[in-house]
This record gives sequence, C-alpha cells and structure tokens, in this order.
Amino acid sequence: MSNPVYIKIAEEIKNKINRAELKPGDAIASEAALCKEFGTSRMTVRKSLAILANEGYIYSIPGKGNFVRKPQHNKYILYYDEMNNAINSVDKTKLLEVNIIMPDEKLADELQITRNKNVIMIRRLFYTDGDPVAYDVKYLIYRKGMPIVEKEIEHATFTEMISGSTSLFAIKKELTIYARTPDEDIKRYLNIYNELALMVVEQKLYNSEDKPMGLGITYFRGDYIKLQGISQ
Amino acid sequence: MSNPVYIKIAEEIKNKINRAELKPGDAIASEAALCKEFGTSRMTVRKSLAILANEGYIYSIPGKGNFVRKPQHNKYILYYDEMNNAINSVDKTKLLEVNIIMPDEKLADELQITRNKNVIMIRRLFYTDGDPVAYDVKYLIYRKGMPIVEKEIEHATFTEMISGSTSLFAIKKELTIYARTPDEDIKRYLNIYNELALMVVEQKLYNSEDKPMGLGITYFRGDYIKLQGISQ
DNA sequence: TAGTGGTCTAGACCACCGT
DNA sequence: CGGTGGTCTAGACCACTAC
Repeated sequence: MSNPVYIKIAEEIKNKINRAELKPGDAIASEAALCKEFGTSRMTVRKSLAILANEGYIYSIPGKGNFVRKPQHNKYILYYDEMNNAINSVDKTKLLEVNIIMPDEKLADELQITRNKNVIMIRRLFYTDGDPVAYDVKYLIYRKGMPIVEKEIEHATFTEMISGSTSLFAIKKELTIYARTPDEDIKRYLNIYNELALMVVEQKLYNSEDKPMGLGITYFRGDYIKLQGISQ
Repeated sequence: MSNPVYIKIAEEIKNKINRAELKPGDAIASEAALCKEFGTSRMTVRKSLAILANEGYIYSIPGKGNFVRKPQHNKYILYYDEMNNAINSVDKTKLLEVNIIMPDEKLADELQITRNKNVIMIRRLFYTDGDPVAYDVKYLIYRKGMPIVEKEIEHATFTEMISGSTSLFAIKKELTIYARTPDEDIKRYLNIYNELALMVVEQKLYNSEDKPMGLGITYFRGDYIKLQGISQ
C-alpha cells in the first residue's frame, strides 16, 4: 500500500462516514485540523476533500466548514444504446423509410418548431439472429450538412447520425422509458402473435443551446431488452 | 464575470473541444505550456484539467500528456424511487404479507446464500388516488437488528428498510428494468382487465463487501410509470 | 475578531515516456 | 536525457460566518 497521502485521508474520512461515526449533517474536522492530524499541507487535505465532495460524501459551506451529505439513494448510472443492451445486441437493421415530413402538432411541440419546418423521418427495424426485435422511428430537424445518405443512416445510432454535423460533446440527451402493449402495425413489424409487452425508449437530443435537435422512439420486444443501472 | 482563473481555463479548453478544434485522441497543450499561455501557476492549470477529466472531456497518461477523450455517448443519470416517478407518485401502500421464508434455488442463487438461510419476504401493493398501480415484492436476508416492525416496513422504500441497520453510504445498488405482460395474480392485484404491459424494476442491494443484502421486484402498471434519464 | 473554506503561487521531488 | 504528468509543501490573500 503506497497510496498517495490524499487517498489515505479520503479513505479514512470515508470509513468514518460508512461506520456512521460521522452522520449526515455533521461537520467534519476543519481543514487546518486535518492538516495537523495527518501532518500534511492544506492543499493535500483539500485534494482529499475534493474527492469526497465529488463522490457525494460531503459538501462545503464557505466560512462554516465541510459537512456530511445525506446519501443520494435514488441516483443511478444507466448505459443505453439502442443497438446494445444487457441481454441482446442488434446484428442487422432494415431501413423501412426515409422521408421529409411536416411535423404534426405533437411532434412540432416536442421539437419546439413551427409546423412548416422540414423534419427528416427515419423508420427502421432492428434484427437479432434474423428476428425483428425493435421498431425504431427517428425525427431529425433538417439542417444543412446533414448526411441523408441511406448508407450512413441505416446502421447508425441516434448519436452517430448527428455526429457528422455537431460535436458530440455539445449534446445533451434525455431518455424516457416506459412499457406499452403493441398496436397492430408494430405487432406486424415485430412478428408478435400473442400477448407481449413492449419497452419503449424515447431519446431526445438537444444542442448546446438546449434546443431540440431530434426525437427518437424505439419499440423493443419486451423479451429482447433489459436495461441496467448502477447506483451513484 | 469574475470567475476564478481555473474555471476560465477549463471553459476555454472545453470550447476548443466543443468547436472540434481539439478532436478525440488529440493531445492538449502541456501543463507547462498552459501555465505560460494563461500566466498562471501549475496548480491552477492542474485544477482546470482535473475538472475536465472529471467531466469526461480529457484523460491523462503520465509521462505523455493530456488527451481528448471520445465522448461517452451512452451514459445517463437515472433517478429511481419505487414510490415516485416522472408521471406518478404513490400515496398509499398496503401490506399483503410479511413472512420468513426459505429461499428457492433461484432466489438463493440471486442472494448468494444457501437454501437454509432465513429470508424476509415482504409483499405490498402501491396505490395512487385509490387505484393499485404497482405490486411489490422484497426479499431481505435476515440479520439481527433488522426492524421487522410492520409500521416501519409498510411505507418504506427498499433503501429506507435497511437504513436502520446499515449506513446508506456503504450500499451499492443495481437496477434491472424490463417490460412484461402480467400473470393472473398480478392482473388481479392491479385490477387489470384488458391488455396492459407491466414495467418491472428489480433492485438488488449489496453491502460494502459486495455481498447481496436483498432483492426487490416492483411490477408497475405500464400506464403509471415513466423513467427518465439525462446524459452524462 | 478569529476561524472557516476558496483561490493561487512558486517552488520541489518523483515516476514515467520518448529519443 | 529532457519533457511529461503526479504528488506535495509552505506560504499568501480573499470572502464569508459566527460571535
């Protein structure tokens, strides 16, 4: 164990919190006190505290001190990619339609545009081992420089579609996840003959000015998708 | 704008990345070079770089330099609480059963215990405006000091149930989310008379030694739950 | 006024990488 | 070897809080 000092200090405080010697709301020793206790400089102590703050253990109030935070017991990390999930990955896609459409009221509202703006609609089917597992619709607000080449669109995830025209770092995305029963169209597309639930995932993309760039809705066969989240 | 220097440096580099002047894999200017460029000390520059690293923009290789990271375009933050979601919150609960059981093979396997260990099973219904919206089953490995008081159990979320006996900071949780059609039991519990999909959320709790502490399965009516995730 | 955290400096030594 | 990032020091000044 030749861990840096600031790691050791952070671990020590973390243990105190985990053993409940320090409870949420409690003040932890002042930076000066920690310097003395560990015989180190203030910058080192502050580095430890920065780690704890980053991991959600503590927060600081200038002029007062550092305090133990109430744990965020409902925050999870979720990895979502329409082509890959915990139990399945898409190995083939089929382009059903690419079209320029005028949005209906609901879509115009979602994309925060007027109804006379052009929107690219892309409808696809995703396959695994020859079976259709998901029906996918994407709506993209048309802008110049956008590649509407079928080759590029057919196999791309939502983010990949717009990666040509925008830096991926500048994008914000929102997911909405819910369960539905399929309508007749989707039953036909996904070869559903008996009762089966769908997992629906809506993806909404925003540019760096928080304006919507596109909306994607993917209807997965319930038996072909599991999403997984991990706390913190 | 009287932002600290380290914020300005971070923003400047961030902008270069967002404008694609710096692309994934590119090396950014060395710390010494940045010190000169911004007329500041190395610790200040390093603070800026620490922020960028934390936000996923860059990574560093000791002895080589700092490099622009490929954006994690599939990572989302999800807030999940079995009692509250984007479109609904539970206002009443009903305790169906609390029992000590011996786990079957599947459960014993999930909880990584032998089949002769005691497990607390809690079955509940969640209500909104008088209607049942979710059926909830929790399995907790029994340990001393665990409050099996019905009052405490009836209205608690999974994390709240174990918060008495363990520090919440020490807990890791995993979510598994999928869609299913209801079986006859659940149809009866949730007053489902026609086709309706269920959203199923499994919660698995681990202690600080990564040993399972409990498993919870919540079956939501599809029309009463939406989960939402935000990128980064 | 004394104590707290927030920012910043100008050094230092180290381990690691490339030539 | 020189250049890189990783760690660490011993100061400094500031704004804020509490008394």
